[in-house]
Amino acid sequence: MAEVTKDQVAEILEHIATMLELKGENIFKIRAYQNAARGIETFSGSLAQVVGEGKVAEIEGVGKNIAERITEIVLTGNSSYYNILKLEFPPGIFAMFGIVGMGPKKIQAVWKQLDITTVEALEAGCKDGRVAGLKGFGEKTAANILKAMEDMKKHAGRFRIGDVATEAEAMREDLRSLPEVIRVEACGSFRRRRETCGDLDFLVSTKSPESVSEFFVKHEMVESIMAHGATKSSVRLKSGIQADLRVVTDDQFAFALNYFTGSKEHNIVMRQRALSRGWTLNEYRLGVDESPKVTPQPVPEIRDETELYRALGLDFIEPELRENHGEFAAAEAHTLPRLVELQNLRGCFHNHTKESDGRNTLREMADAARELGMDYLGIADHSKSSVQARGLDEARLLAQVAEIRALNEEYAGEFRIFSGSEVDIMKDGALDFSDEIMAQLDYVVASVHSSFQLTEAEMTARIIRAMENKYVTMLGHLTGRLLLQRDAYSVNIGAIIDAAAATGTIIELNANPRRLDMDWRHWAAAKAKGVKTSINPDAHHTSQLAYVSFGVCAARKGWLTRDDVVNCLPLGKVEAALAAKRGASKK
DNA sequence: GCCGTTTTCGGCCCGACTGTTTTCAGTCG
Repeated sequence: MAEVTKDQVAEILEHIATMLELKGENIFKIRAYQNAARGIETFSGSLAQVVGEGKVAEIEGVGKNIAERITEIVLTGNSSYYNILKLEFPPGIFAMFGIVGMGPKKIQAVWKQLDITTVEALEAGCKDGRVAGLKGFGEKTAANILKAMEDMKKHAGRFRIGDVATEAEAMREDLRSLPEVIRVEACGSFRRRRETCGDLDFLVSTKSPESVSEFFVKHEMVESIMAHGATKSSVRLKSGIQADLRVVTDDQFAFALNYFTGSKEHNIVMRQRALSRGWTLNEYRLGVDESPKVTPQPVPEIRDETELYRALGLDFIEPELRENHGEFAAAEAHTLPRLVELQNLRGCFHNHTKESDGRNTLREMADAARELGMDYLGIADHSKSSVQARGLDEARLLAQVAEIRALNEEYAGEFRIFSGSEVDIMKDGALDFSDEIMAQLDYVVASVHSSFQLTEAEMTARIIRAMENKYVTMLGHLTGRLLLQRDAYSVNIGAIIDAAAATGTIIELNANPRRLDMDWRHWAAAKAKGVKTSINPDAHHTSQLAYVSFGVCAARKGWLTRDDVVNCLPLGKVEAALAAKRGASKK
């Protein structure tokens, strides 16, 4: 039996909470299951181990009862409580939660009173007037449900950060340009630089809330207005993403900025820290708790986030780290890392040219890199097995190496192209080029482009075998995921990280916003084992070299510093990082 | 259902908007 992951356990607990909501259970019992799910998600140890030691209840938010449920899930892969609970509900009912405006109470109403148990039946019920006739519903509610269903079909799910960043930054700058606006920021998951965003949250401080809200809902990027109040408005932008605007006074801005940046999990800890000092924290202020459990200290004056964190005994926490993944302990101990920044990058590897499936020539790519201020550029076109990408065979590869040498002569040391290849990892872990060929390159990126359906054990062994080759400098897009499109293939990431540490192989952070692979959640573990990364744009066009900025965001979310990133090294030093594995290996 | 430097009982984050009401429930973030 495959090992049950934390995410799977958390998902079952969340689903139990949802069902308890539908049953109209005690809200705090529901919250207990949700808290336990969060506790499992952020728990850093091994579930199998705590189950074995009978210490499940030591996980935050997990008590005696839920510990029993978790133990059963981990041991059997199943929960009898969950299974019995599920029998009480028609299976189609849960999809209704995806409709904006439909919560547990409304779903229960249409189910119990109209026997509506699917999204399709709900649509029919809205159209024939039955839904509007229910107590607490009305014509407007029925129409809104129909509209929300349409939106759901049209804009299912989330948006990649790369697809909304331009729009978010344009709106932020347009708001900033208003004379009545004092401070402005795009908050939420966008400010935390998550790989995908469900919506955009704009925050503004001003003395004229109405005029700013008016400007926002009438902006040319707005497709439709969903809500429009004095301090809170919601719109659908033309790209399809929902955008919210909150308007506050300037003395509220720091609190609102913190609150709306989140994450929710981060905010909960912030509030708890305030309470433990006899204060309450909300999106508007830090105030004295009405019924404090400790003797309250005087409330300090706070103008920005740095002062807010300081008041709560913390160093400033960068937005990317606000996921309750250990940032509080580090901020308290003054051990937060100085995160890598875009301007630390001196070049990048893993880029394509027209020779394989890129759009530009070697020279055009090099010129574009120089314009971005890079000191070097690594080329890694596909190898011969990637026929679909016009992969290079040995002869074409060696011709490219010669062309790169000639170009480097021209640059006379002021800029350098490194010759590499994105070599396919074959099904059995063999490489698409021989050692003799790879030895003539400056570096090799090894990637999986085929046979995605292997079992986790087979895929892991395949990749590790490739990493054991001393010419494999770095591993390309580790999991093969395409965000919102294709899931990662099965691979034991922990084992790959261990192998990277053992063999001295760099793990790429593929910065293409469709990939962002390896995922930011794994970098802390890799860093702890001394594994280095290279932030690579996987550019197929000169314009895509700028993707490195998304990679830097992911690296920052993974707590990485410039020392963890080989392409922060300047020319003269980066060569040694590329050659280290070849030199160290006796093979 | 979880949790506890006064607690093993009595709390658990809470404010804005919408629609259906005529003072509030439901939903969302």
